[in-house]
Amino acid sequence: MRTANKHRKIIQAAIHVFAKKGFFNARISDIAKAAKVADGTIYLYFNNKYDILISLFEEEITTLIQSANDSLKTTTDPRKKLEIFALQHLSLLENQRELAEVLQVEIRQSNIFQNGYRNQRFAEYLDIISTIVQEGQEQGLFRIDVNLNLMKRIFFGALDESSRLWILSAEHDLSIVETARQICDIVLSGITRRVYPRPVHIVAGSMSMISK
Amino acid sequence: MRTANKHRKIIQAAIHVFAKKGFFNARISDIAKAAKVADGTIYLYFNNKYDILISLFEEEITTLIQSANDSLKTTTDPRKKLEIFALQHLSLLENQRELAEVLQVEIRQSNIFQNGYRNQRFAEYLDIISTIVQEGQEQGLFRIDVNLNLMKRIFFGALDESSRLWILSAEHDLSIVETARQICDIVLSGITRRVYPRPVHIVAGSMSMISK
Amino acid sequence: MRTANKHRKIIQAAIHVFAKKGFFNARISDIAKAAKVADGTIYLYFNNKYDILISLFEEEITTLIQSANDSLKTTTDPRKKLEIFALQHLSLLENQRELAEVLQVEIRQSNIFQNGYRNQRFAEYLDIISTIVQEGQEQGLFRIDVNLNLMKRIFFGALDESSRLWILSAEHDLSIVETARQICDIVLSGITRRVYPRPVHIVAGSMSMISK
Amino acid sequence: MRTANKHRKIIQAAIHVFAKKGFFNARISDIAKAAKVADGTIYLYFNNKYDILISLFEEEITTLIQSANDSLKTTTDPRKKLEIFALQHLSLLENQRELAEVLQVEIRQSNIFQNGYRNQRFAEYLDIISTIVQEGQEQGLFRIDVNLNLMKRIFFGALDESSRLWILSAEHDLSIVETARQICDIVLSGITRRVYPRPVHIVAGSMSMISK
DNA sequence: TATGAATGAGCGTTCATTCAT
DNA sequence: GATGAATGAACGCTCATTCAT
Repeated sequence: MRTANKHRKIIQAAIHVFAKKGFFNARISDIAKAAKVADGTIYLYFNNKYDILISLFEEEITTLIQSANDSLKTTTDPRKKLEIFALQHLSLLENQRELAEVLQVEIRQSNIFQNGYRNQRFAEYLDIISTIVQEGQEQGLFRIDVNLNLMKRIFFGALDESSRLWILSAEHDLSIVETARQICDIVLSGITRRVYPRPVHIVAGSMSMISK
Repeated sequence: MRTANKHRKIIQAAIHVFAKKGFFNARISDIAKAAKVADGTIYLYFNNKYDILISLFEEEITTLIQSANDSLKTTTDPRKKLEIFALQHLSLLENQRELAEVLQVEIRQSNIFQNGYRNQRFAEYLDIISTIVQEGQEQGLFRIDVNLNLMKRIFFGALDESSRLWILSAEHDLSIVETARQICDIVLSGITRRVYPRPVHIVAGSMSMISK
Repeated sequence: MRTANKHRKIIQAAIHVFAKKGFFNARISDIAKAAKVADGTIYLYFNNKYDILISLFEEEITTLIQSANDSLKTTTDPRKKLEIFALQHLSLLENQRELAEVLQVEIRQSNIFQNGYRNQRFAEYLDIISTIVQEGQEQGLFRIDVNLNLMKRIFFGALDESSRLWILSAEHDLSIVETARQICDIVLSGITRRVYPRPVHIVAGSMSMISK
Repeated sequence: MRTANKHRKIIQAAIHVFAKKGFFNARISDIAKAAKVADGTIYLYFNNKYDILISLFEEEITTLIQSANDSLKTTTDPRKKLEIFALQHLSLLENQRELAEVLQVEIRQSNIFQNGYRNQRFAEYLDIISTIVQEGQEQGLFRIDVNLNLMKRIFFGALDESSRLWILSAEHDLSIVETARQICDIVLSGITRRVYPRPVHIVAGSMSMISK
């Protein structure tokens, strides 16, 4: 058929152009040229420029959600799951760098919200984290005094901001795997130095600073 | 004096307008109107629209850095310092909501980097975190197997993403203070449930929050 | 046959669409959809959009001319003929409302002339009027001091502008028949040759025939 | 002042361009160039292209109404008034040819109505005619069995269509004055109240149609 | 300094027309 | 012949920036 995967080609081109120039600086003709398509053709597949951004987001994040859910089936250990999730999230930086940049920077601009678009898919993505944490709580592995909504933000924020570091650094002193590992390590066990090596029986100390 | 006032008025107006419409959707005339100044007057104080954004960022973040450094002088405890930093950062949401939105969303767009601007001030702001963590390490309070560059990103990312949650939520189930406390708690001690209660003689008070 | 049918279908669709949206606001795809034909198919029967308008006009006005000429054969009285012509012209409003609108509004735009099209058929249509008037003059019924070219315009203009009234009015206080009658009444009274000089001294009374 | 009469200049330029190319074929840049103004300047004075057309119409027709009302004050004879009106209307062809063309062709396209614009000013202009006729009726000069709404259309239609003849003809066998005179002659003869019944022996048959 | 009218480059979008199937 | 996906020139409109006052 003629249509082939024009829709896909345009999305891919848009990822490329948005990553390079940003949504507002990107011109439709840039995307058209990158997709090897006429300007007008884009409007056969999308309503307007903004619709490209939304569609791009919806489709890619849906893929990520699916992919994450698949990977998470390989284990029942919530701690392991968090690591898998972190690793997959950061791996996007290596495998689909431009998509990672677009998702991180463009999609989460206020503009995407300002235009009345409710970011349902992104919420679903974040909920993968809270679901894992909840499982950990139910299995008695995680503290239950942590707000789940906050927790997913903390974990995702750590991943996201670390991505930014990775993107901005020309050479990376930490690999994706090591970055994921450290993030999980910290979130799971914190950065406070234990006085005694953690035994089977954990004994922590000096929480004074976080109490009033 | 007149000059300084007008410069300030324009920055304030820009914060208001950028927060409401976003940088790209904001018009110079919007800012001029909000600043009660003629369009042309803006160009007596700024080179171009983009320069307003940069100046806004430079000045506001400088204030934040100064303010943070001042507050941090009140203690030498790195754990306390992290808490102070977190609290100040999140407090922006209540005290200068629009500035918080602009800094979070607009400033960190890739565009600001794409245009060749090196975000030195933001790096300084993040370095406050790593400096604190380093102090903690030197004092033997924090683990030393944590990459400082990564650590500052993790902490900032957690704060930043939590801010987003706060901004997007109409009603807040967690206060600024409680949010800051939980973030610090997690980063400092992790979310893993301890098998045995931590030694009471260390910090009794803090246990209430993490035990059942 | 198939061909002729499709040509006709497209013309009919064009009448419908042009009447509704106007020539310039009408899209080829609108016409194609109304004709239940593919966009490209239209170009098998017409050279371009403008050609549809011209063809539409040529064909419809030819039909009108033919139809008028047929009807006019039923009498030799020029006064009766004018009445027949007027009635047929206005009847279009009831029988083919959309065609009437297109002919009135679109066809007579200057654009149709600006594009170099010489409106021969329309001239023929108008000439039916002048021919009738000429006959009336030759039969000694009509004044001969009236310019024929002007006369046909006056009569047609009266009909045409009355059509506009009829089209714009939601409810019609005058029927088609009554409208035609009044127009003919006025124009005929105006051009009818008087046997006797008109009375210089106006005296009221004896208006039985023209008053209610 | 800087603004000067830019509004006026643009209207004048629009009259020129619309007359030459038609509304739809006219480009904003054409008008801007003709007005010796930048494209964007037009949007300081008008909301959009269509608004230029409407404004043009409103202003010009208002002037015509004013001008007509002024001229009509010079006499109380309704017959004379009709002549004055006709003469002024047709004189536009000589004095402001392009305006005449625009008013005739562009303004009265259905599009101007289709867009929800109610042509109040044009109605006022037409009402000048019906007011005159009504005066004639009240003075016993004109027949009273003529629908006023129809009458104004007949008279205006005759003028309007005659204008078209005049515009289309390269050389004019009838002057403006003579055209106005003949139109008035015919219409006046048609609507003038007769003192004596018309001679029956001339054309009895024709009366059936105009008498009850 | 301050103004705000004027500028004009730039771009999103439309749609008549083409042409491979 | 018929289709309708694809094309790309064209244009209305915006808005950052300038500059005469």
